[in-house]
Amino acid sequence: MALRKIKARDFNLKHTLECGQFFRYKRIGEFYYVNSGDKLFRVKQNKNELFFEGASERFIRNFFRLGDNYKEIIGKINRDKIINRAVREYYGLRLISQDPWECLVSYVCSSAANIPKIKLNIELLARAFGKKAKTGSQEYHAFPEAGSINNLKKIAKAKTGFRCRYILGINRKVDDSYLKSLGKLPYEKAKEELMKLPGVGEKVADCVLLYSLNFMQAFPVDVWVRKAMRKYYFQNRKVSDEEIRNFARAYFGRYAGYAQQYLYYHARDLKDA
DNA sequence: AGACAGGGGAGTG
DNA sequence: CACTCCCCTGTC
Repeated sequence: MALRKIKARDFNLKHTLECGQFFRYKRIGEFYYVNSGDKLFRVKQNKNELFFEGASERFIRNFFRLGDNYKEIIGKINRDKIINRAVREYYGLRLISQDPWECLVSYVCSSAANIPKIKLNIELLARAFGKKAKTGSQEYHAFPEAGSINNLKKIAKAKTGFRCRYILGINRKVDDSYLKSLGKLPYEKAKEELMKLPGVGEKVADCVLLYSLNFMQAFPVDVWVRKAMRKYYFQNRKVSDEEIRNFARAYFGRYAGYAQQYLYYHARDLKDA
């Protein structure tokens, strides 16, 4: 296997992987090792060039959404100084196009959890249910296929806690083609469908829609986004998540989800500083 | 409204 | 150092 190279303009690998939207990656030296579905690839960036191996060029372009017109998207969401500052700070951050099933399970694990814990859950689920695989000398576990996460005890052993019942439930109710078919529905309808699933509320549904089903108007409101939105757009007034979502979609438009990612990353950064 | 569950951090001895 | 306590995090 050989390292391949593609041009990636208006793209920042570090921000894209580390902004909190995606969990299954590890940085080793100059490379990021990325698991998605049954794949493991590694990738590094040098200026406008992306070097990768372990996945096809087509996969990489789709995964990192390199086909999106970045300047147009940023132009649409760049409504004020707040966003402008975040966009300049994290220029090149793109949404990732994740596998819908893996994304759904990951975000069901995310409720009442933090990022390290979500990563742990996903890794343990992959070890318990995923097929063993290898790229080059690297051994790993593929993310388990839909339908295969089918044993409550083993799900609980992955330290999923009270979410184990939810995971078993979605595993029974959902498959790849069903999830992909949601992508053809209108946003509101697709969200309504997802929220019928156990462990899927407003926030998780919006994450799945945004990160894996191409609904870039979805605006997931978690504690960080709530904090940032109240501070910057509601004079610190107490507002409901519903009010925040409605405002955001009207204000940022059809790429509101991009604005959400910048605000989230910015708010997290402030906390760590 | 309060339980859920595990990581992490602050505080204590 | 070992320990306890509390906070964090969405869904039901």
